[in-house]
Amino acid sequence: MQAVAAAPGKSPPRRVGRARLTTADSLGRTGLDLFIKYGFDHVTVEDIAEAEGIGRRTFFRYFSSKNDLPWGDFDGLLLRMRSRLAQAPAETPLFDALRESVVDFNRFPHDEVPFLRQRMTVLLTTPTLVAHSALRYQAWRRVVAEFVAERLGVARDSHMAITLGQVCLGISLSAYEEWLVDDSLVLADLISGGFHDVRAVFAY
Amino acid sequence: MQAVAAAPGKSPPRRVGRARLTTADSLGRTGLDLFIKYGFDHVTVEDIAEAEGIGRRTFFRYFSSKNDLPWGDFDGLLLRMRSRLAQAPAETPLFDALRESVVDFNRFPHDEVPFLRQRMTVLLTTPTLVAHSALRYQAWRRVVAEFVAERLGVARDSHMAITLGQVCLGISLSAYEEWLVDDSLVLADLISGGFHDVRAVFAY
DNA sequence: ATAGTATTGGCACAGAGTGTCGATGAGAAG
DNA sequence: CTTCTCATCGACACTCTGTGCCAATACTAT
Repeated sequence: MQAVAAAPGKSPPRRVGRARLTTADSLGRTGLDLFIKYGFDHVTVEDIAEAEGIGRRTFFRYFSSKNDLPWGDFDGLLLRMRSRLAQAPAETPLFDALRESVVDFNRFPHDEVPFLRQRMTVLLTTPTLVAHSALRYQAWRRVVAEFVAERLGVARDSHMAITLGQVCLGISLSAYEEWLVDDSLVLADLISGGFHDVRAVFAY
Repeated sequence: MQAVAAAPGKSPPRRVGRARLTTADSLGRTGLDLFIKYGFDHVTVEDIAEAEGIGRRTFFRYFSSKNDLPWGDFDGLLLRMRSRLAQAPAETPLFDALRESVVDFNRFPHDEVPFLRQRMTVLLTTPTLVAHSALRYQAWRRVVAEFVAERLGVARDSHMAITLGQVCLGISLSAYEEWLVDDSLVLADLISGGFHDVRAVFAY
């Protein structure tokens, strides 16, 4: 199901105990395929477990809920975003630092784009997942807010920091929404354009 | 449980058939009280139904889900927002039209503020409801996007319209977040301040 | 082989949400 | 007053998610 060797730096293969039957990655792809094929609401956890050859109970040891499956390794995404923000030179204005970080965060290798498209289609068009994703977005916004807070020398829960976290997320989501309906658009351009659109309206 | 007479313009009292045992309004307050008292997750639908003196099955005829209860009459809120936007003079710049509309939308009579605070506390601090509310926010953003689209003469699903809907929502939510943690702050000031904060960063 | 250990999966349970259908009760018609 | 009509109610059974518990399994080290 997945021939990829364990990436270096990951947890080393267990030394003792029964070997795992699968991986979160493999299970995630199996589930996502089923969601795309039959629709999220028409696939039960039992269906996914059966397709992967594991028990229903075991499914919940890889993903804490059915809703969590499509996001995959979200903690990795958060690290990715943090690293993009950290790369911004201190002399770059905050607007540009945020814009460039968000744009870079959403750059993916060409061969991963079709998969990203599938994943985001499921995430943004399934009501259950639109709702659940709000919890994930909270964590992403916090990363942005912490960066803003540090840059401006204010508290990480200050109004300014929280607000800019919200705004960056909003710009990202609207870009994705647009991107999903038009194959020919480039995600990075849409995000950058969103930042400039907001500037155009807010600084009339 | 509620001595308020049916508001004019509402559906007239049924002419035939068995009379209703309660109203969505009364049931909503009963549920919200329980949520505040014991926490959303510790209250079952059966608890609410029993407190209201109805059957569990009947609860779902008043609210399509437990998650829907705390929002109450959301369609009314959407109408309220639409009307605020419609009041904006055509010559007002878009930034000010949005800012003033969002601010006005969130003005409430003094005596309703404590109740609003309770409601928003439950909605914004309960993970299940944070997630579910994303579905309600979609509709609110659409109202803003339609206004923007009309103002700018672009499609209602254009990138600009969608983005500004997202940004207005983000500013509102961050204002609420701030408002809930500090009793002394004024919601309207926080929202207006949020608009100006974004402007300050985006138009450096 | 045996001991130790991590993973697995079966079972039972709580709770949300839904379809079905008979019971209820209030106004309307006679 | 009696009967009819019909919206509302609630009981029952069912699916599905998510969780606690615990014994079976399978791998490594000694």
